[in-house]
Amino acid sequence: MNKKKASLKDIAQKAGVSTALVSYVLNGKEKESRVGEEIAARVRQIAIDLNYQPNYLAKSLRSGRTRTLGLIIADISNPFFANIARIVEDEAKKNDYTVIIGSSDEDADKSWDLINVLINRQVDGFIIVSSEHTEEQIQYLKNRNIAFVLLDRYFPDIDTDYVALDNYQAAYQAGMHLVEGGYQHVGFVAYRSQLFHMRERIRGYVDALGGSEAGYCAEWLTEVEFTNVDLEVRAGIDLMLAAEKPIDALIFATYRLAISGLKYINELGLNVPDDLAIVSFGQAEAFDLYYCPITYLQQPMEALGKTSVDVLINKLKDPQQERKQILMEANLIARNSSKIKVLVD
Amino acid sequence: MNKKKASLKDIAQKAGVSTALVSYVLNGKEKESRVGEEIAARVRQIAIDLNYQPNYLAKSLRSGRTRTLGLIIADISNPFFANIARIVEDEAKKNDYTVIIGSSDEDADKSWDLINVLINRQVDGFIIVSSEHTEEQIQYLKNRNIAFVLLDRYFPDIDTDYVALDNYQAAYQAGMHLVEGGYQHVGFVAYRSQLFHMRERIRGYVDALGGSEAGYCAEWLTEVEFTNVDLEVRAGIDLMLAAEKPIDALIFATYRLAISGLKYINELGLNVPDDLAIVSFGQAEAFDLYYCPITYLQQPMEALGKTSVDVLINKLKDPQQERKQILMEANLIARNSSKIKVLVD
DNA sequence: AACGATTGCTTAAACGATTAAGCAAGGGGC
DNA sequence: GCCCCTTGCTTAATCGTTTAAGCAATCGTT
Repeated sequence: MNKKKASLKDIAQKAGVSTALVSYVLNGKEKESRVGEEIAARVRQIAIDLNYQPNYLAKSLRSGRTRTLGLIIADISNPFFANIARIVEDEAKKNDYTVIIGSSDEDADKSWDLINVLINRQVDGFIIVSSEHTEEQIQYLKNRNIAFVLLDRYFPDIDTDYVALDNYQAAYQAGMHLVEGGYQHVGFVAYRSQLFHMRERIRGYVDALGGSEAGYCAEWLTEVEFTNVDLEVRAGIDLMLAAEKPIDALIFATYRLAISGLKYINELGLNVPDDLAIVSFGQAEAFDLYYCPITYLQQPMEALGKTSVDVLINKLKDPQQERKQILMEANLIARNSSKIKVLVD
Repeated sequence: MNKKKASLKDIAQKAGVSTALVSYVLNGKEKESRVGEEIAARVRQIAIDLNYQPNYLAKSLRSGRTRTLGLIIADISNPFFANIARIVEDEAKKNDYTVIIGSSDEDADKSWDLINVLINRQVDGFIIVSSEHTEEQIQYLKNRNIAFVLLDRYFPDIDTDYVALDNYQAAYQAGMHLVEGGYQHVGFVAYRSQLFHMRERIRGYVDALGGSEAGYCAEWLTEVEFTNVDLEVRAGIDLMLAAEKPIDALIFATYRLAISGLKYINELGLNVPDDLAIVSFGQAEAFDLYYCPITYLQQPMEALGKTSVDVLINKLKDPQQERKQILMEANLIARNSSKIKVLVD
């Protein structure tokens, strides 16, 4: 009981050979290194007997590679990120990589901390869901030649690998779906953020309404702070309902916003979709459970997660890889919350 | 651009001293090691200039400690575990530890794999939410003298540290709440599992109904497989509704079961709580959003997560620590889904 | 003036692996 | 019999740190 871990040295001693030979055998380099068959067999057996497990620290120190990836997300307790994390974990494991996850809380400082901690832990590369104002960090990684791929969000002005959603088309699709369903006054709740994916969602929504000249009205757009979601969502919904042309439909730009908004809509006693139709980005059990199932933009989570890992690992294998900039399409799942409007004449 | 990382050696060379001295200075051991003030200042400045970041691999290899904890949970994409993971991550970071999370899918083999991978990665200790049939793994960790603490679930027959819920009292409380609310035929949906926490929940429920002699009826208990939740939950609910004494209230033993069950209850067109009152373990946004807010047993997530980290870290500091076996109480949050039954005479 | 104590630094081993280079013995060809 | 090639192994450096031990030089005491 309580045996210390066996090292190469222990095996070497027991077999009466050098550690080098043991290393060759256990790494399957017996052929190249001309190790005798008998001694190789003996070494292998002793390794099994001693339950030898290589020390990754030593391996990594020597090789300069840890087979570890850093995954930086906003918050692991958010279902969207938790799902992504799970997919990334699984895909990484398939390739013999381990993942270390860090939550940035959409905070640039925390994100810096995480990046530094993970660099010190010698991760081989990063998968990053960028927060606002982290352009500098991305540039730093580029300059230091550290491998990374941006996931779900990217900066159009910085040339990087990324795997993300085509947010413009997704939002456009959501808007058109409501417009075609007969809704005239479609609101949109977004985060107040300069992040490109958020701007794209807003742009897609505005374009779907035909722009300012046609159907879009500035009062219908609410932008809320990350740090004060519940209160600002309430205020925004109040405003949009009290607008000159009150909204009859509402799109939420993220899952969190939708949860917050739907709670308030329940409180107000509004009926979905008769009083207010709803479409949301993201998917979640909560949407299925709602009395009126929520129409949502299904994101290709599996593909996003897997692809980001694959892109990163390929880059680690061959740093000269050409840039991979991948956009995926969201899939609108239409349900009762946005059913075709019955016109009351 | 693309500077290689600076090592102690680089600093030493630039300062014209030995690496040992640099190490002393940067670790604040100048006093004990009698390093001159001037040279210390110079070394520190050079470290800053070169943006020196210590290599954790080397540190860890030398010290035998990685300041990394392994967290094994069933599934990071399950909100309960995602929440726990976030709390553990934060508490670990406060203590300068990094966490590596692994999902076992309630599968003993995957759990073994994770434990081995993490041991090879030299984690200092484990926080484990045990799956069924993993007693052997726990015993293995004990025998190898590897630090760990069980979280949320534990084995009464194995003497270990643990931090968990008092599941008996929680389930008893849920049962009594419904009984006192006038519900006579209370059903219970649990996992078919020998895991102690699940048996305790069932025991608490049965006792609340007064046991078999009094109010409890065996037809009201449904146990479903981890691997086939949706189908078996449906079948179970069908049976409980078709029983000789059909249920008028239902307790779900976990969040996942509740989500699955509520979907079906919606499909059946049953009204909560008039046709069927509901109480569930766990908390989730979905419960708030339901047309009739769901009564739930609020688990002290924050305390569970933090305490488990603290117990583990204390054990790492002083392996002779006495056993910590901590049970916490759940808090029943009563809402409309279990409101006092209006008797129809 | 001689001795021990203190100060300020260096040397070198160690953690556990990988791997280029080297060495000795045996075999084959001429 | 000599040379070279192959076979089968070892030696030793290396990755970046920590830390016990050692070594000069200076200081204070008597």
